[in-house]
Amino acid sequence: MKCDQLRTELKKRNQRMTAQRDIVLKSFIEAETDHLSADEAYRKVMEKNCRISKATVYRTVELLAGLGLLRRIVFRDGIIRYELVKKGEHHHHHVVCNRCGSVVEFPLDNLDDLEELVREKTGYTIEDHQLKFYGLCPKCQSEKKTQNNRDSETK
Amino acid sequence: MKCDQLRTELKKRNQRMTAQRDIVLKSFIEAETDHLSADEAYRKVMEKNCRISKATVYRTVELLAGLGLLRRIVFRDGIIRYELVKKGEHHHHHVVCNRCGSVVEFPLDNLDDLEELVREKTGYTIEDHQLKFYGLCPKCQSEKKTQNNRDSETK
DNA sequence: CTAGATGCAAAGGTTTTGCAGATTT
DNA sequence: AAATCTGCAAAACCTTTGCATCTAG
Repeated sequence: MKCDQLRTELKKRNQRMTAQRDIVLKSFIEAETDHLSADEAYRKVMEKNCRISKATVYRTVELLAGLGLLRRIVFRDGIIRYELVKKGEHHHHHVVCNRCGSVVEFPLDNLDDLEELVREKTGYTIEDHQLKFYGLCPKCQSEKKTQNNRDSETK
Repeated sequence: MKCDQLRTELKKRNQRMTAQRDIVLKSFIEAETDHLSADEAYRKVMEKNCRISKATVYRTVELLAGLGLLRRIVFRDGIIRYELVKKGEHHHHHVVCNRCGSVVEFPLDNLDDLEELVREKTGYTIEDHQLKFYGLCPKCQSEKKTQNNRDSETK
């Protein structure tokens, strides 16, 4: 279980397991493929009538990211979101709708050979990479189409 | 010249060429491969003792991005930065140092075939993509090494 | 002349911080 | 008991907005 992993990682650093940390972590487990910002995580926690302060949630998500339990994901809107790091998960990338902001994951082999090429060419040692695709989701494609039709009728 | 392009794009939309817009655009031309946030652009402008209000700079960078003269770039820190769009430029990606935040560009063929694959699998029509590599720049690699050595001597 | 742009200051929204009191180990 | 964590409220940030004034076309 994730909570055990959290407990272990905390112990390594002489940090403590608390009810709040457990609750925040669980909110990401429940969010599944949703990518929550610190603020969204806070709201989710509040909905379950768990009273945690906003400051604690903000502190906790960064803690969890530092421990390797969450991964920071940032799209073009600049909002810092987090997703659960799953052990043994396939590498995946993100496809984002420019209109409604919906996100789907896209599994793809690691671009390891590319990382090696980048290291050779730039001298940077590469720890990881993120690939994002931006476009229109199926729903927004059809909505846009009907809207365009309306527009041309009006003219 | 870029300013002509700006003038043309503005005219198309019945918008006006102003001294402020010229100055902001120039600050990105001078920044070269630096990626400036709106706030950094504002400071750069101030240094040249051009008095433009912050609000105007913020409005202008978004305007320029909308006109296709700047491109939004967002790294993991969530800060929205902008880079100049160069005509006929090779597609490039970004390599970011996790320690000092330095950024270098990495030319690479477009991943167009990948975009097509993503469209087939997800149903999203893809407009563009961004690939970022995160790691350590050469300078930080050596600094980290000497720091580690110091640490082990202390023990 | 007049639609559009700017500057200012105020408002809005998000994230961080200091510190007293509560909790974990 | 001691070190760590939490909650609260204030502070710090960053960005946007409303509106009077100015200006490009």
